[in-house]
Amino acid sequence: MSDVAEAAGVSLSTVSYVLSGKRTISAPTRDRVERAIRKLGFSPNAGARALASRRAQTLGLMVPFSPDTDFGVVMQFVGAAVTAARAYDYNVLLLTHEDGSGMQREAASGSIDGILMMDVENDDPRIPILAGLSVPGVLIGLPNDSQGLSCVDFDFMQATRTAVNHLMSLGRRQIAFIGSPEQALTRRVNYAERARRGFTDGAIDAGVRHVEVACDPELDAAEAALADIRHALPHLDGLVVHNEAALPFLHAACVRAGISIPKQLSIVAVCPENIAQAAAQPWTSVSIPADQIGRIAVDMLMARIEGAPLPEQRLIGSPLVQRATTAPVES
Amino acid sequence: MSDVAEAAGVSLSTVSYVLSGKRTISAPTRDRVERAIRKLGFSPNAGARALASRRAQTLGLMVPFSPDTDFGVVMQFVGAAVTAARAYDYNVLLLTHEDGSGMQREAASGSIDGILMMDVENDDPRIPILAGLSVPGVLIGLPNDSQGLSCVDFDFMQATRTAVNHLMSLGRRQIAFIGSPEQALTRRVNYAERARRGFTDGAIDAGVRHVEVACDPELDAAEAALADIRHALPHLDGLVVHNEAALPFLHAACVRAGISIPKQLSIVAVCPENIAQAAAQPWTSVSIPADQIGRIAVDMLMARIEGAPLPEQRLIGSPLVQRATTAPVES
DNA sequence: TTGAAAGCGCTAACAT
DNA sequence: ATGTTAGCGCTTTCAA
Repeated sequence: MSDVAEAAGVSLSTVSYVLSGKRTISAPTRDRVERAIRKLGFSPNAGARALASRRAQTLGLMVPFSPDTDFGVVMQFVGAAVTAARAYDYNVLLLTHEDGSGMQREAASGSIDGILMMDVENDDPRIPILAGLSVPGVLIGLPNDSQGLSCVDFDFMQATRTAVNHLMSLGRRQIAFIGSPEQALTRRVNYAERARRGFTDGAIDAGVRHVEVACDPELDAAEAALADIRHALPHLDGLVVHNEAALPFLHAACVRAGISIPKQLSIVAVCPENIAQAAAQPWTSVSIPADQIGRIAVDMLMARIEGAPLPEQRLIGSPLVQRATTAPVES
Repeated sequence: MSDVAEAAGVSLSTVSYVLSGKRTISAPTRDRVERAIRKLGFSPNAGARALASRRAQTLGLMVPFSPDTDFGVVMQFVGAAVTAARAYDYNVLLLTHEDGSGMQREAASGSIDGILMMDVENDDPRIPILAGLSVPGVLIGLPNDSQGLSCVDFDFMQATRTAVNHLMSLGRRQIAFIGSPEQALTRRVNYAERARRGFTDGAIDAGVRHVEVACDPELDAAEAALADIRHALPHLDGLVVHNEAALPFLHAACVRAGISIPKQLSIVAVCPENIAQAAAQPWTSVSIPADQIGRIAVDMLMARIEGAPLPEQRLIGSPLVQRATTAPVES
């Protein structure tokens, strides 16, 4: 940095202030400094900066590795978080989910200035650990008790409710909900339940016949689920599916059963955007806006790092996008 | 650190040497220091250490975000890399695939001591950039010209060859290969081709009739592929599938066509372990040992960071695991 | 086997 | 609007 200062004919601190923007610098001076920086190919040393400023310019990101996580969605979050962090000139350090001691160590050593925790469970053991840390944290997911915590999550209730409303507006009157397999429902995570509740509440409010079932991601399971539903609802004409993995099998099951989509049966999926789009018959869907959620999580975390004491819970909604699997009832 | 030194009645440098192990310390001294460290809850400052030692104790990891990547496998690599790095007391910083400037900046600022590049393409534009950096890099994947580079990859040829040998040992004599969809084949990545070649070479060496096709991940496509193959090979009795996404549809297609697995048709999948295991009829498979590859990549990178000048290419093989989809021909 | 002390390359308070 | 300078908390050479 002193080379740059010399080349630009200014003091060391001026270079520093040009870099940080924490002081107003006259245009010509800034110009000479920036020119010198480029000419010398100068790049500030991260360690020195961290030492002097007590800021690592780095966020810790806890990613889940459990076998039943949807890594496609996880990676979308990760990408969004990295991009958003970069906009603040921050880097992202990987922390593994299981490892509560990891975040403690990195926070204590000053390697990270804040923590983003994905895949938060109802009673997540990491939450008390996080609370004891010297750095702020933002949760992606909604624990049971979110008192005083900063949380962001997808609004699953809104999603399935929106799906129901869409089916209603198309004239559908016997609708069913196909949710995650039991495995996921019995997990310590509450979004599956929130999704189901949005559907049920919506159906009750609309005063239509409805039923809810679970489904494993296999052709046989899909056919069985479909049969069950049609047994309960002989005139089934609408379906909301919150089960990404079962989607293709469900479609195949309908085709095999001679059910025409969207005419006879209209289906709304709650699933990642790319999956909805990639299908041979693209799904009308409400998609998790992972990008947006990741960006908001980083924004919240940055605000807390800058000192804002804003614990808050934010549920992010998403619009329904009509594609090929829904259509109005034909008279 | 000086607090620790005082509490232990030693000098500051002794504490440092206890921490780094770069000097022999007498047992009682070490003991007092370690006790003091624990009592004071001391944790060394990463920035200061990086500044003084010119080591960030951090690896950069470039993860791919293209829509056609298998994020499950990616996450396995990521997890293995983080775990392996931790064994060296190293952290992992996320770099996005697209961003060649990212690795330049992080390397120049001393934020990372080495780079792990996933999903390397035939003529990857990042390779020349990496070569110009001040830090070493290890590629996961095999570019066209790997001269002077450190690379690790799964041995796809060995995998499909092993699959063929297994089918041969079971008495199968008309075998087919189902590979990735065209989309992936036309990509700038060569593993799909290596997988196909392993199959073809193996079949030729064994002197049996064989055919190779591609397949999209849909039921219709799977049924079409199966029909094509049976047209060419009327007595088809063995299948090697290197197409994870199409696997469930292929199985459904066989069932619908009245083909019994494994008796009439034995199938070997080249796919991630968890997918092979999770199927209702678990696949006999050769699996990408993502854990092992990730670990080896980190080992190689650490060796180069420590100064070893060992550019080398390593292909990691994997054993075939027999499950429910292969069995001997019945006389 | 241990200690003393000179940096590592920045930031930010204090000057001017 | 810019300059001076005292650290930030370690590592490592040089000495003992």
